[in-house]
Amino acid sequence: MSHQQLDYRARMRESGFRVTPQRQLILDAICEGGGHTTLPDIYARVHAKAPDISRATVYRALDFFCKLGLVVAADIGGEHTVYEIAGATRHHHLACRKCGKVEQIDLQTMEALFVTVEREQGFKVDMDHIVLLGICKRCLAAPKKKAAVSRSKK
Amino acid sequence: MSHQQLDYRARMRESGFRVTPQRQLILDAICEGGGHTTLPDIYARVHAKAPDISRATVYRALDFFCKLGLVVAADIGGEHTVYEIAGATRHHHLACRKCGKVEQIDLQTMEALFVTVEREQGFKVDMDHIVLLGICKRCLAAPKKKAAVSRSKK
DNA sequence: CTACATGCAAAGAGTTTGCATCCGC
DNA sequence: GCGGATGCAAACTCTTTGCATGTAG
Repeated sequence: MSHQQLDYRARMRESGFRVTPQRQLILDAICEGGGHTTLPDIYARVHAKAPDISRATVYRALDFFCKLGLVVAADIGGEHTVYEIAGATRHHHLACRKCGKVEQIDLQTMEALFVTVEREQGFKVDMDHIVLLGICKRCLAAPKKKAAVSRSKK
Repeated sequence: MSHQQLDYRARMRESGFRVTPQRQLILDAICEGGGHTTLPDIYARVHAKAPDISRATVYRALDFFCKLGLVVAADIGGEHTVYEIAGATRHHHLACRKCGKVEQIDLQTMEALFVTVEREQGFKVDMDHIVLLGICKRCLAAPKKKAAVSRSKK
């Protein structure tokens, strides 16, 4: 992981851009997020360590990382876009509506779907991140009927 | 289709709410959208016919229809939430990144995936609308390299 | 006639941008 | 020292809300 950090730094500099403490913190925050970090999340984490960092910087850094390909953004159809470190690309998530836990889908399972779709409909699916919402094993077992993560307003 | 309209009217009134010309127009606009209508889209359509309708009314009507279950909203992870008439629920889309065309995925194909995921990981997927992005048959065949529907800002 | 709906405008929330200053390299 | 990066605040966009008025039932 640490040598990857160096790789990032190199990549930024090679492209003629700079490695700043803010960018490092933001990158760290994404790492710590563990796979599905939203902007408010990142900002909170970063702001805790460096209160002077502005939201604008976070937005700009995120945009920057995405353009460089260090980070991938996925709008999974929820509240916010989620960001995560690239390199682990092409993996898909299962997010539990109740407990919010995120797990990965077996890659082969998804790829099989893509292949089927391409074979049957000639459509080439091109998504690195898909998030399927549902109920995880544990919550299915649990009898509790907590409403939890509904996205309704009122 | 026309008797369905009557059904909608009945359903609204039964619930103690009113059938207004605005709501009818908005519902029509969603129908015309043919499966994946966004708010700006709906507003434009409605506004063309009745310039006095405000965005607030569209938002409120959409919310109202969703609560009544007449319309389903799906945030497919794009620019806007898409709305469509309920009843055709549980179907999934393939949206082409190039031409923007939307087609449906064979339902069985998706259901098969859900079953697999549940069997292998104990996770029960619970999504009525999934949109997979990629390149459609026609665009794959076409040699043109139009950038098209990219969501990049600058 | 009453209560729900609507329009307008103001308020919010989230994101982007202009500009002077700062600081990697 | 130069040019990219940052912070701040203002600007923008999208969505929600308060209130007086309109209207379906």
